[in-house]
Amino acid sequence: MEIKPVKGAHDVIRDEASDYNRIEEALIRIAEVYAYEEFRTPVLEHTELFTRSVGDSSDIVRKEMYTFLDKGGRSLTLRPEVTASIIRTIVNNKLYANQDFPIKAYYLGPVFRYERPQAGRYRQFSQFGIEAVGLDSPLIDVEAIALGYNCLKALKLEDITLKINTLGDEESRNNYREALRRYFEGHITNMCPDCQERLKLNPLRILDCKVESDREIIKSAPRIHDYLSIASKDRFDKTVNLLDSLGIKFDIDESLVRGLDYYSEVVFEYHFISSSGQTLGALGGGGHYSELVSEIGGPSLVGVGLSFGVERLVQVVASEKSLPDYASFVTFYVMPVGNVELEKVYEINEKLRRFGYPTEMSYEIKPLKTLFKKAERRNALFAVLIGEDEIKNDTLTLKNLRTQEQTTVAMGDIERVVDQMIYEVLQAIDEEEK
RNA sequence: GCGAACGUGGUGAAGUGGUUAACACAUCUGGCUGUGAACCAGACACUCGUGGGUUCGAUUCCCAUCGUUCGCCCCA
Repeated sequence: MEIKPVKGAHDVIRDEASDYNRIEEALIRIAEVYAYEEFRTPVLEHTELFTRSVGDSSDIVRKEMYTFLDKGGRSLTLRPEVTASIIRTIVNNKLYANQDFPIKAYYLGPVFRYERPQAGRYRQFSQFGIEAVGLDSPLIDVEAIALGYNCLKALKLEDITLKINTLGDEESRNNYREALRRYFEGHITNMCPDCQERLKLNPLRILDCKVESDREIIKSAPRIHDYLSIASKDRFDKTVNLLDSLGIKFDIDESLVRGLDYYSEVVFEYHFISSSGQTLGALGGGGHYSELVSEIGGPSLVGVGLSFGVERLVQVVASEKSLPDYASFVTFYVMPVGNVELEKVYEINEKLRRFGYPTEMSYEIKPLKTLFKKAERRNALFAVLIGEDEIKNDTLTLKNLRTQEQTTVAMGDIERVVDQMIYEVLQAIDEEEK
């Protein structure tokens, strides 16, 4: 029986792997432009980290975590998100000790959620994200939003909708939650079973419900904006105004609540409207949190975070063709010709590689017809033909596969000649692309 | 967790209750012993996802199961 990948996991190979690389590099570059530093944390964490941070009432904790007991009887979980791990590291390493805020971290790596796979949804997927911890200011909230915005810009994605909302501070939310509870209690018997459950656990989640008949009821529910404290209202106004003056377009969406319990104040999501109409859900999202650091055992510090789903970005970039195609290539394809000694050919191949040029050779003697096909498949710039004559005369025959020009070069001159030739070829390719 | 569609070579994809399962692309071999993208001739399905049932006979019909894809929920 053939062994297949685990459901919801996926292999990324060849050209797709280079797509991932390019996109990840672009994201990292933006994070570094904003002066964030990379944090790498383990994929495995104590389950408690997530029950305490992401929250018992969230779907993620309730039904989507890969949780198991290790041989020592500890309950461990494959991380379903990485914010909690970043905060844990900050707390464990007391990075807050020197009071130099904000602490800025970016991360990139796999996360795991046990869900039904579908378009743009995997059980193991990659998240790229940032956290800025310790500075309580709308400036840093806006920075996170702007950073995400510029990530999408860097990937040349147009048609992005930025949705933002505020959940207010604890006081606002408590008042609002109570108001919602009072309102929905009158309607709950007419609502879907999920909402009945949500009312008990976290009435804010009801706002996110997509059931048609429930939406009618939700329409006239109390609004967060009527329950905001002065401070929260002021903070949100500042956030919105700053976004405006930065020229970042957004829609205020009062139904945006997000599925992780730790958020407060501003929350946001980036949505992409594809030309083909396919929806992938949010490409990324994030928000501000005020209790998370102390819940994980640190001092009372606030933070703001943002994360993107790398698979979704790759998928959107591919379907929109927003980045130019990139084909991998080798500079040289080395061909043993006639009855040459393969060992001699390999020595030359090795030498070319030591010069630092991507080089592949045919490790067997094959008809030239076949070898040229292989060279073409690898997008080789030059064929390097090595037969008995070349070995005897200590030369190489180089064929430019684009122009068909062929020259014989003395081994001693190789490095110099080849540098020049490669330069010319790359110039020519550039020209063509324009 | 709920709902739908689909599972035939490396890939794309026809097809049928009956003995050789189309076609195309890719690959390999030769025509062509050191110069290829063309052409010609060959090669390539010991389980038609897996298990069971109906039948004289099943890749085809039925059931189950697994898997893939898509939708709901939720999110990235």
